[in-house]
Amino acid sequence: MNGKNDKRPINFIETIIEEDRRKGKNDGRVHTRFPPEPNGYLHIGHAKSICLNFGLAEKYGGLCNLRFDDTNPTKESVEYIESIKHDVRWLGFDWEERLYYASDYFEKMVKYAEQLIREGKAYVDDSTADEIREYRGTLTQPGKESPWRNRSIEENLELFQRMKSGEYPDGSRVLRAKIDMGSSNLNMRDPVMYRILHAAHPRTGKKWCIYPMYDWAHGLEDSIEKITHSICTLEFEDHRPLYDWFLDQLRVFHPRQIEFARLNLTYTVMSKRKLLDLVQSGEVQGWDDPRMPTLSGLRRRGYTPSSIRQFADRIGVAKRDSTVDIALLEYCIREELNAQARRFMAVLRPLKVIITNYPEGRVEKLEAVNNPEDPSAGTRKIPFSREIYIERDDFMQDPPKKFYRLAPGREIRLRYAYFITCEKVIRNEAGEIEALHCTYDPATRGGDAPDNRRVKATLHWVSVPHARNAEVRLYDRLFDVEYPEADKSVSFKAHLNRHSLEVIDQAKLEPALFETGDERVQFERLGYFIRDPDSRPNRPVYNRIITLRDAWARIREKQPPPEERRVQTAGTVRGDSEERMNEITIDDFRKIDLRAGRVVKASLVEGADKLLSLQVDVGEETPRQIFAGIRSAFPEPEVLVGKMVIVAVNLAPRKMRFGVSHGMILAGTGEGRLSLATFSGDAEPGDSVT
RNA sequence: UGGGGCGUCGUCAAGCGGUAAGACACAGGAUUUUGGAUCCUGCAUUCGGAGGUUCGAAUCCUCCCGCCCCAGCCA
Repeated sequence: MNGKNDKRPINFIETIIEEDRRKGKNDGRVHTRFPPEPNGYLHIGHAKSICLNFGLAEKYGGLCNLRFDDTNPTKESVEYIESIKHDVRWLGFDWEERLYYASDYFEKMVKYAEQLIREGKAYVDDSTADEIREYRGTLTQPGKESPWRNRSIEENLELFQRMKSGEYPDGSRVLRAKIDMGSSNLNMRDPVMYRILHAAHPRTGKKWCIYPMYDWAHGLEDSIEKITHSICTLEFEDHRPLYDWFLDQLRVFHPRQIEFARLNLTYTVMSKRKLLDLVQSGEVQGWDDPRMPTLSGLRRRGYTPSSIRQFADRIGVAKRDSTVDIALLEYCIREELNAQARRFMAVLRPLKVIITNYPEGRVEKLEAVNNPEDPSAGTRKIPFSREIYIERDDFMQDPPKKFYRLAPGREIRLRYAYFITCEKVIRNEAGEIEALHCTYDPATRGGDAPDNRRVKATLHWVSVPHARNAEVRLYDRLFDVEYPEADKSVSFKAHLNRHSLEVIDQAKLEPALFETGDERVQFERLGYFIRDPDSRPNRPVYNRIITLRDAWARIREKQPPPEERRVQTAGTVRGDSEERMNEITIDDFRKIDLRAGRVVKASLVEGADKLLSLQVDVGEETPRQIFAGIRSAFPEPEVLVGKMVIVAVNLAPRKMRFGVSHGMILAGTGEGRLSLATFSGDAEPGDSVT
């Protein structure tokens, strides 16, 4: 796609292709295909395959077909066919006139099957599915030959003919290849070629009642299309001997199957089954929910095709199982949007600021740069007035050391406008901050101080009378652990990030946003956003594609402000600095809310030698997820299930590599061993412990 | 205890007998009217482990260990 990949080190598939070409195989021709089964929506894992197949064809001056592997009518539909075509096209690939369907070859496949029967290499088996399974043997024991294996060629031909013409019910007979029931490769133990399925096919309707199995069909499809390199995922490696066997027996054009590792991404799941589960259980709002790793989801989220291609290019292709850090995907879209997206100002959680020395009724139009990365994007005018909104997060009454935004008495810059100083905090009866009274320095118009004095922060803002309301949907990662599927004893859904969507319904936008045709924009200091199709003329809806990198957020996490300061207890995972430990006062300690909790689930955390993952019932709706560094004391965590423990419940949730820990278990060390603080008696989960 | 595949930085990933690329992440600094961007700097004396061959091994050999896949009339 981006033609620059010929300089970079090549992957093992390109090595194979180049070797084949050197030897003059297929006259140097390269012809690949992307062969989806139309039984679901495409996701970013498919994008890897699409980019690989189409990319290889392009790199070597070859072709890539789009072929639907529609051999199982019970699971497939035209809806999926259409969505897949749309997604491939959207990704930026063109199959030209080469759109094929396995079902187009059904007639030919039957002819080939009859050829095998005539050569004594296939037979009709009357066994039931259960019998076939039984006779197949196990991983360690060879299979047994079916009693129907040695029928005459004539009888097989006759029976197959009748299977095809619909004389038999579903499941009553199959056509099998006669290979080797003793093979150590299960796929070679007389694999099924055809099964009877009286089902209407999305394309061939009721024409057929027998349908070919993958192993039988796929190689033929590739062969018929004269595919040179048939690229698939690792789990088909075991099938390659069978792929080769069929094509060898038939003496037809023989493509080369090459397997690569499928894509896994942190903080998400990729299997069709699990994605379907999320959709059907209503955890997300559909296949195109912006949190889904589906291409339709990523599209709605605001990812560009080129950013996904860029991602596919960067992750590489190899044979080892791997899970790519989703931060790389995020990096790819930021990189592109940083260069291209125009900047605008929007305030998500407005806090009103009244500039007391600014004349009432006056409005100025201040000039703003549209994209500092791209001078050709030009400038625009932004209205400024006596009352403006700033972000609530940009003000703190009692700021911690590293917070250098607005605070009482402090001066900051309003981007492209003026320096203002906070003079007074206005609170309502409930004591909540309602507005800020500030004064501005007229000499700083545009944002530069003539005396060169400096401010530490520049804030974005929107003029109150000019602000336009909008709905903004803040999306975040779908799961709050890197590997939602790691712990097989817990449903992956237990790790859903409950904050993956936050809807802001009264965000304040600068008016220029209504004049731009740009789909994707940057809201300064917040992130990149895209207009959602749910938008109505007076009610725009924006989706957050991705936040900007946020250095402050990282500082804040490491050094929580005083009011949120957490207390450390035994059982901490890594323990924070001594400095912090020493900061705890008796008052701090009193603030810890200790509750009785019952362990309902306990398991090891893969990849951590000290941690246990616990689900603890503390009397709330759902048990809490708590990670505790007590594995050394409980190498078999199951023994903890049912035990009562003491939990600090009002600690700020702590993000850890494996997930978020909502609380801490009291434990102690002594004599070199660690033990849990527990108790007997009749406390119920949730009871206070003193 | 059958067969197939894979083990190189936190995560991807080059490397194919001549002495460990790159990217993301992370950390530090410069710069900055986005705590953004940009720019520097750092980040595997070591390639799952142990032996062996060799002047020389991540690369070759042997043994061991770990992970993934396979017992659909799914793909």
